[in-house]
Amino acid sequence: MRSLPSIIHLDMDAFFAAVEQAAKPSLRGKPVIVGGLGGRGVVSTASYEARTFGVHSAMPMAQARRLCPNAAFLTGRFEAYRQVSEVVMGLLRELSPLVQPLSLDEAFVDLEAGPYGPVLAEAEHGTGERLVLALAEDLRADIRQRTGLTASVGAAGSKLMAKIASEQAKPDGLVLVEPGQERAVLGPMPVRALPGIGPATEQVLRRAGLNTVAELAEAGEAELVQLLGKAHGVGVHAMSIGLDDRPVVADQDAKSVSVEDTFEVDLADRDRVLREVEALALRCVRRLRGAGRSGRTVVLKVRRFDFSTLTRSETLRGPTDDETVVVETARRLASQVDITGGVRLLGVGVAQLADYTQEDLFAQAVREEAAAAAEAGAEEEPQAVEEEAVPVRRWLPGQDVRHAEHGPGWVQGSGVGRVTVRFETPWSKPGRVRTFRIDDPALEPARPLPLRPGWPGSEDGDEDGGDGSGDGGEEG
DNA sequence: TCTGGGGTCCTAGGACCC
DNA sequence: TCTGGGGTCCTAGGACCC
Repeated sequence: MRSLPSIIHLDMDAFFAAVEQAAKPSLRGKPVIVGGLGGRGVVSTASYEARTFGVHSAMPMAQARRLCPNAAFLTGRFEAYRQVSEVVMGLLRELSPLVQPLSLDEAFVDLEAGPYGPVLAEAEHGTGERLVLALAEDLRADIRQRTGLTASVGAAGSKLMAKIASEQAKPDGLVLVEPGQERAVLGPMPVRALPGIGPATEQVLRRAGLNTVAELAEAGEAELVQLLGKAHGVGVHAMSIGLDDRPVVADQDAKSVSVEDTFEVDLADRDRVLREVEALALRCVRRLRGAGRSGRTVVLKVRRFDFSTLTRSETLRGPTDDETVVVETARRLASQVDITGGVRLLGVGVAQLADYTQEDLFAQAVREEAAAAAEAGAEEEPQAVEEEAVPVRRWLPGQDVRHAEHGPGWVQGSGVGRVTVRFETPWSKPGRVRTFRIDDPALEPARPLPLRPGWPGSEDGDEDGGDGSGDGGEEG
């Protein structure tokens, strides 16, 4: 804990939905809901306009449609969110090299480790606070100028309080908690305000008569450990009295990589389950290798028809990034689970990651075995050729497209052999809608456009002059 | 039309070793 | 030869976060 509020927490407002509104002029000021659009999807982010209808993150999409039927329902465009995130994180790194991203839209910054650190350290009482406030307001203005999006910032002497402050600042605000005021700020808050206290812990505490943070502080560490277990109890008690020494730590390497899919209809058939597991394992390995990592533990995840979830894992003798090894391990694990009643989700992950792959003799052995088995199998009847899923082009609402004649746009909807596209760009006026046959060869999927000309990440390939005529009116 | 996808951390029991 | 104790690894599950 510090005597200066030199830790800031930045949180973009309704991030995914805000990016969609920035990219799609026709949606500005209107309710926008981003998430899974299938029958089993949930809301990822709702714009503030949609939140007034009661829509919020993690809500089943079906319920969101009932609450707010006139919203725009869009699939996530993570490449676009990543682009914006890089611009924002770049601005944070101008304040300090010590930036700890928590997700695409959230990060801690330690100002003491940056160029303003020495000035802050020297500052008289009061001027340090004023400098932090000025830096934070400049940051928010820069973000708005460079992205058109709003961000909320909390500043405090600890990560805990900075995070709480940014939450209070939402939307589009700035809150600074003066060192010394931690307990006064936290005391009246409901226990749920503390990060790490979710629905289950809240219930435990409520049954013990503890509803506010002040009551947690009063209860004392021993009682909280009794209720919540050692680690959680100690942590919650420390938070309740505003104590938090955790340092801001720059980007850490991922500890696991995983891929999972929920199916529109539960899978009942073992062969189908095994095929899906194989496909997931291949996707998982692709991501693993893309990150230049290898892993030693393969994890299979199964969610059954009744939402009960189980995991099965196997640890190999050494780390691997070999697709055959991961596929065979995952299939073996899957062949051992009871799928009676059906499976709604399958997942494959790799954990215990290492940076390198040792010469993988184990993988070699598995490959040889698989090859031998395949050869043996070939003697018998030829495998039924799987009806190779003719890649039916799926047009998902929100998706970026480009039409040979009409230029860039996005899918507004599709059905009965038709797809509706709105032709507009981040810097255009609200655009017009046109409808095409879903197999119209003039229409193709496209990469997301940058929200502003000249962004990084949008420079690859020929951009065929897509800088959009300038005029860059900057306000959002 | 109930409940995504990608993560992190903690707990607890059993195996195994010294 | 009537029973310790600690450390580490593996596995499974659960809470929580965005």
